[in-house]
Amino acid sequence: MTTRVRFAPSPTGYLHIGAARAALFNYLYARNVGGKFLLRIEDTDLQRSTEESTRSILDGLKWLELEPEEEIVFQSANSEKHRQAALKLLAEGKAYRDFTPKEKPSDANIKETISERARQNQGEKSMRGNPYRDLSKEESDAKADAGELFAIRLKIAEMGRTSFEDAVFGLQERDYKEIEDLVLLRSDGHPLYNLAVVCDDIEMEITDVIRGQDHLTNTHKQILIYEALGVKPPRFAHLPLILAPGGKKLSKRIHGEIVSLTTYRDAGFLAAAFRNFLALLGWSAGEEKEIYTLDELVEKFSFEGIHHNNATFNFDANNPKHWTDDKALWMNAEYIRTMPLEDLLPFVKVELKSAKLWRDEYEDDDKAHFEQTIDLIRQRFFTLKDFSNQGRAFFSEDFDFDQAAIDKNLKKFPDLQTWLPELAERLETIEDFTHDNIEQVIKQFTEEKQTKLGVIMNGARALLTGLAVGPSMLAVFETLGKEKTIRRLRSQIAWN
RNA sequence: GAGGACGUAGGCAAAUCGGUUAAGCCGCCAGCCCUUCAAGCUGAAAAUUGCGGGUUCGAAUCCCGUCGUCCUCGCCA
Repeated sequence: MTTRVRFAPSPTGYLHIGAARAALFNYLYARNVGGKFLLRIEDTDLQRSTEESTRSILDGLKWLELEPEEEIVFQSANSEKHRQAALKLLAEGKAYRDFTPKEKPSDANIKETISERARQNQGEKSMRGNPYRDLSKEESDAKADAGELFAIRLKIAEMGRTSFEDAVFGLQERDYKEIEDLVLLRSDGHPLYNLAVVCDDIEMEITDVIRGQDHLTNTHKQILIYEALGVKPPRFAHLPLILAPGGKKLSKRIHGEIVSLTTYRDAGFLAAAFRNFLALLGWSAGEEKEIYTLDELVEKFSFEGIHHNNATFNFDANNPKHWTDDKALWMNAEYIRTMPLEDLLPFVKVELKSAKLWRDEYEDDDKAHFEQTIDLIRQRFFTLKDFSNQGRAFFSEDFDFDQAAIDKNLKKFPDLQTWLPELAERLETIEDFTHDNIEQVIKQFTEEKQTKLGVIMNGARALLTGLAVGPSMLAVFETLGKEKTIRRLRSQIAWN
C-alpha cells in the first residue's frame, strides 16, 4: 500500500511555525518512503475560518516548497458525508441521540471553564451517565419525530480500553472509563472535528497521521470512531510541540506575528535555511552536522530521530539582534554566505526589486561587477533584507547615515572633513583603481597626515556606506569604483 | 481534578537502548585578524544528566518516590 500522509491545518489564523514543522515532517516522511503528501483544510468552524487564513497557509507551504501532490481537500465540502456516517452509526446502534438541551457557550475563558467542569464532575458522574444513552429505539425515534433537537453521541462500551502504537511515543493505552461519549453531530446537524477527521482520513486513504502531540490523547477517541465505522485506523506519529521562551505554548494571540511562518519569509529568510532550522527543532539525524539540503533531510528522516520532549523556540521582539531564534538567524546567515552565488542571486534580485534598487544592467553589462559586490557584502549579512538595508549604499546614492557611525568615525576626528576630500584628489590620480593601488595611496596619505589607518578607513566607511561596519574598506573602494568613491569622499552632507 | 507526555549546560541537541574524562551546533565570553564588525579564525566558560533513594563492579540510560513543565478532557478545531 502506498503511504499517504496529510497536513491538516484549520484556517483560523496564519500558519504558525509549529504547524509548518508538522507539514515539513509529513512531507519528509512521505518522500522518504516514496509516498504522497496531501493537504486538507479543516474549515468546518465557520465562525473562525477565513479565506485569508487559507491563503496564508497556502503561501507558507509554497514558500517552504511543501506543495501537496493531489488536489486540496476542503473539509467543509464533506459535511454531508460526515453526517451520513453519524446517521449510519446511529442506525447501527453504535451511537445514540442525546436530547439534552445545548448548553450556552460561556465564551469568556473557555479552556478554564472546560477544565473546571471536568474537575467538578470528577467521580460524581460516570462517563456513561447520559440519561438518553439507553433510551429504546422507539422512544428515541418518537422524541426525534416530535421535533426535539438532539446531538448524536458515540456509544462507548462500558468496559475496555483503546490502544495504539504511536510511531514516536510508543504504546498508548486508555481505559474507556476515561473517555466520554463524544458528540459526533451537533444538534444543528453540524459534524464535529473528531468525526470529520476520521471520515476524511478514511476517504483520503491516509496511512500515517503525523501531527502535533496535542492530539495524542484525542487519538483514542478517533480510534473508537474508526472501530465503530469498521475501518482499520492508520498509523499515528505524534510530534513534540514547539514552545515559546519560558516553556509556554506558542500563541497567535500572545506572541503575534513572531510565530507566523510568513513573518520569516517577509523578514528575508531563505526557505531552505528556515526549513533546515525547523527540521532540527525536535528531530535529529544523530550526527555532527547542522546543514542539510532538502534531499538530505528526506533521506535521513525517520520517526526514531524525533524527540519526545517539547522544544523551545527562542525570540525576543525587543532585541534587534536576537529578535528571533539565534540558531535560525545563524543558519540563515550561514546559507547566505556559503551557498553558491548563482543560487543566491535570484533572491537578491527579488529583494532589490522590492526595494526599488534593482537595475537591469546587473544581469547584463554590469553582471560581473554586481556579482562581485554581492559576494563581498553577503559575508556578514543575516537576512535577504540586509541587501537592501545595510547594502543600500552599494546600489543607490540615496542611503541613510547611521548617526552613531557618523559620530564615532567622522565627527570625532574633525580633520577628516578636509582630509577625506583631499584623499579624493589623490585617488583620482589612480588610473587602475584596484585594491593594491588604492592601498598604496591611502597608506602614503595616512603617513603624511600622521594618523592611524583606522581613522581614515573608518571615516571613509561612514561616508561611503553610512555604516560603522562592513567589509574591508579596500574592497569597498574597489567594488564601489573610482567615481562613486571620489564623489562620496567629497560630499559634505554627512557632516551637517 | 483525572488521564497523558516529558525533564541532558541559556537555547537546539548526541550518547551504538548499563560500560572509560557526558558529542556537536547556536548563543555568551576572550584572543587574533591590529580598518571596523553582528563576518572569519582560535580558545574558554558553562551540565554532580530536575531532585532523592534503590538495583549494579558500573546508570543520563533500569526500578521507586518526589518536584516541575506541557498536552487533553467543548454540541472548538
